[in-house]
Amino acid sequence: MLDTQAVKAPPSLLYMVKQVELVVRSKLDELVKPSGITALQYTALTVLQRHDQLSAAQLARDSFVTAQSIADLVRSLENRGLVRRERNPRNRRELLILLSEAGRALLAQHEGPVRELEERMVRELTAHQTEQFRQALTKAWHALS
Amino acid sequence: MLDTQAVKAPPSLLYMVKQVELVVRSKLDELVKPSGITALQYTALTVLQRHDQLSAAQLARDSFVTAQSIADLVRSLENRGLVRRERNPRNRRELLILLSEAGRALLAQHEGPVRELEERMVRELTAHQTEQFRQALTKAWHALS
DNA sequence: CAAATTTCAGCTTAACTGACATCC
DNA sequence: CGGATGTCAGTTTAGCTGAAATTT
Repeated sequence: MLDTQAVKAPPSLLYMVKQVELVVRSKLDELVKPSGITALQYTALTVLQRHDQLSAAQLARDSFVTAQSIADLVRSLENRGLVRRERNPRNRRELLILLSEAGRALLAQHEGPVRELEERMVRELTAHQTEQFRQALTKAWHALS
Repeated sequence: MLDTQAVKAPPSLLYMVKQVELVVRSKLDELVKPSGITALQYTALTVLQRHDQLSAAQLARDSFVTAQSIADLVRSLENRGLVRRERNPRNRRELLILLSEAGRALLAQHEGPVRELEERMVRELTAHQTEQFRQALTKAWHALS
């Protein structure tokens, strides 16, 4: 029994990641709620902003959920007119998801506040430390994927 | 229109945090599934390991969920014999949650594999970078809470 | 035929809101 | 009495599995 009177261990990195994600999602939910969407739906829109013309199956893999689960989310976005879907001319079974004008407008509307949230998150970090933080997150993601 | 032909923006830090948390939870779920618990329940146990004698209300605030939600989780842990609850002698309305021997055993059983998962997450980082990563996460959490 | 994508149907579970009793 | 805490009841929603149709 080496650690009978050990000092309390610090929270694990795994736990810290979870805690940061929890508070981020909570703040993001508050931000986008007035637009009638959830943080989850908003995040899906930002993914489409970076990678347009994704299929639902690709989006599902990116989000660690099943294709059936993502289908509900996409249908909801489609019903709100934020995305539309088109057959991939090169592969008729695939439905590509595209941002609509309304979807782009919604993203533009939240761009400022979301950037402010991110700036708030790193306000105690220098520019260099923020860049190191980004790289650490990227490397962590790669190492586990 | 300054960015008519802008290069594709990198994923936001907010998004990176989410992605890392997603893959962490997925791997953690795999690890603890054989014990018949979820990553969520395991995480609650580790919180109790660091801060024993917490009330359900305190646990709920820590997890950004309502007291009603945490109650189900605690009851489930209690039914499995992983925690027990005792009246706070100094405050009869409070029920303190305590790890049982079975709960400690379960934590001990997963300690190694979970530490390996964490080491895998930071395997591309030096010890110094890992420490910086921890501090960045801590500061991010403080700045948003 | 095997694999990938989409969709339909039903289910489970994790969260929520609302209401209420108890206690400090 | 106001503010916490815990609990009961009911609801919603996000995710799942299973099965089928279509296409490559």
